[in-house]
Amino acid sequence: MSKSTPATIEDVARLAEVSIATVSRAIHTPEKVAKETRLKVTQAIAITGYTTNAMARSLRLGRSNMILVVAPDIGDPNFSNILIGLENEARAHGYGVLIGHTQNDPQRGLEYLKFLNSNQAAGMILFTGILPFGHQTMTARLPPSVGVFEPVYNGGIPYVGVDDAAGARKAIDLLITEGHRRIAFIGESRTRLGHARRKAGYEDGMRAARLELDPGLIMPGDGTIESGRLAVEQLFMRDTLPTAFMCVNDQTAIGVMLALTARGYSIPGDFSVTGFDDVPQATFMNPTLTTIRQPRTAIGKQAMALLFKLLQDEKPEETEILLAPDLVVRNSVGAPRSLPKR
Amino acid sequence: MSKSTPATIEDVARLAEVSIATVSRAIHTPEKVAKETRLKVTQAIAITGYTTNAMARSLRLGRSNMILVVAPDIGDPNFSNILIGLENEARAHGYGVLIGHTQNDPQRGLEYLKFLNSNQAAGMILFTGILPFGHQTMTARLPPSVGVFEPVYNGGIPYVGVDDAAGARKAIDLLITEGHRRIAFIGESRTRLGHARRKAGYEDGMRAARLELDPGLIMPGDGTIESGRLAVEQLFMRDTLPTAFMCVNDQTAIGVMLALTARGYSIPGDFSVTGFDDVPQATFMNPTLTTIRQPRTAIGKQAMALLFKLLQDEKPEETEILLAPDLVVRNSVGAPRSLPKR
DNA sequence: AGGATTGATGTAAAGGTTTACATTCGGAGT
DNA sequence: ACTCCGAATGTAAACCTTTACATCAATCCT
Repeated sequence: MSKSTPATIEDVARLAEVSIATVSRAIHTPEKVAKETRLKVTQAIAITGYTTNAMARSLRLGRSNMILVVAPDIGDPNFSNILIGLENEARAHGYGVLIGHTQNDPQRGLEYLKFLNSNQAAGMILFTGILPFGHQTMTARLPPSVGVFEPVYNGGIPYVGVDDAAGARKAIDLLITEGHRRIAFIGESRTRLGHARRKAGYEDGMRAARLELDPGLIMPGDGTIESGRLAVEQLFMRDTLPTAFMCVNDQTAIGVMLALTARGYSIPGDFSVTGFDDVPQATFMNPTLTTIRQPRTAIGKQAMALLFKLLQDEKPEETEILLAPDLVVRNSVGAPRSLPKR
Repeated sequence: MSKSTPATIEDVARLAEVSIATVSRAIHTPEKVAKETRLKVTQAIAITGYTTNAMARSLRLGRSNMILVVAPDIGDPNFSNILIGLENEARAHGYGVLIGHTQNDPQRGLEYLKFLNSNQAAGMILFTGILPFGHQTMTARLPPSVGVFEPVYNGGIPYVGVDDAAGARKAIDLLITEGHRRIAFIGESRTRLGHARRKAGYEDGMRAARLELDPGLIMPGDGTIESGRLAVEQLFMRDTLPTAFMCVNDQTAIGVMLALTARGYSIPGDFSVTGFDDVPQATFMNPTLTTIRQPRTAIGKQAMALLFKLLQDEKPEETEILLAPDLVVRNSVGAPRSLPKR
């Protein structure tokens, strides 16, 4: 009667007075076993407290029932909500979700590659724009995978995310409607595809309004608060200032707002600011941040759904699914004032 | 030559012209195989690209090399840094970390319990004050487990975290030194053990300074921004206001600051505010938040180290490891002013 | 009534690994 | 020269499950 060893299928079979095959069938294909037998098995399972050994099952089946979600930074404010969408959808298919945290370290990434290669996950979701496997990326044999939140730069992996260009366009159109003419774009990036698309939306909007695209108003950045701050400092060393800052994401916008506030300017009185993503913090800024909302839970849900299609060998019809973003108007945008003196 | 099926230990053995036992030994106990044989095996592994099938290994060994980290909310700003400490330490022991996200849903928790019972994880770290398994908690057979960040309410599980009482004492002492006499405590909780300890530190500090403990200045709360806001609203419906708000955590403090700012008060001119945790956002508030820093990475590291002790059957000498917190002085605390009129 | 069909169950192999035990071989000790 | 020992390697069982195939009984059809 010792409970030290978990019950196996054999214990259940003995108790129910059937073979282990019948037990397995009673669990996975109940319609193939007689009703009364099924009942006996069910009771025996309840009594023994049996749970099937996932290791043995996966070994036999050659695939696991886990999906690996790889993220460079768990702390990304966008991550948790996307994860919820991913989890719910996975659960609906009887799969569980594991999270791999690479900390942007290729070494770390390689460990997860090993994890995948040892069959411990059936598929992968990439919450990152780059395959995190360093130089082994090209040769890596990957399971079915889907990129999420940011298009995957290397690897030709299907992607589910927001329509970055369309979202950016909404932001720039708002600023132009408010009367702004000199609008800076903060956070240009060559490597982050999603950010590049946001910049393209900005340029489209400017062109559509026949506004001059001043390269001096396009500042590079990596999407961190610090980069937003830095961009403001650099812009203020020039003569020609913008009246509005369109930022590649909310983090950058927060950095911009902090820098402007630190210099004593008022928002939106002196300058207008927009973000992108609508992270929770956007609500707590002063003023609250006008931004573009990502349908995060929906993105997660659709990405996982796509992954399950791939797992069933269906070739996906489209390689990119773009969801529509919403403009969230708060208090960081107003009409421009004549340029403040430095 | 098809690469469709991953190489097994048998492929390696064939290529190296040895038995599979020797291959296994060359990998796990290299000192037991002759140098030249070892070399042949190493080369064969490189050629075949062999990685050991973790399923089969875990099945044979009866335990996995994964640790499950259960968190109710991945988005908690404290989580990611603790996780880094956990991961680094686990890695040093050759273990990987998986994250289970319960979303505070007992149903979800039960799934992870199943995951554990099917041997898919060797141990568990609980980033939560409550065993997340609903009513099955009492009967659950758990693997070696360690609570982290917040003492585990039910279950008698060892715990690694900050010395909450000592930290709270540092905050209250600072406020008293600045001259405050009427100090509110925001975020009283009966269920969250860590928060209860912080309140105990507050009370100790007040008593030590022979200050009156006014029950009217102790406000309940669940540690969310909203609860901080609410507490301020309720306090302002009374006649007697405090000159300082000592908050149970940073989130609460942020809520308090937002509410005070919204009412037009200045911090720390009209009121002083302290937090606890030192989340990243504390730096971005206006004014920046004076708070107690948690040594998060260290907590993670020590918790995982303790778990490995448990895994090796060593009974832990202490059931609680408390780390020393630091006071971080920023700009939300100043000397009290005579009570503002309402 | 006899053969075919169906439904329910059992038998046994396979999946990849680790490891106790067996085997082999060369050399040391007497 | 014989025994004994240790080092290096091989053989085979075990971990737990799923499932193709075999078996068996009962029912159906003509």
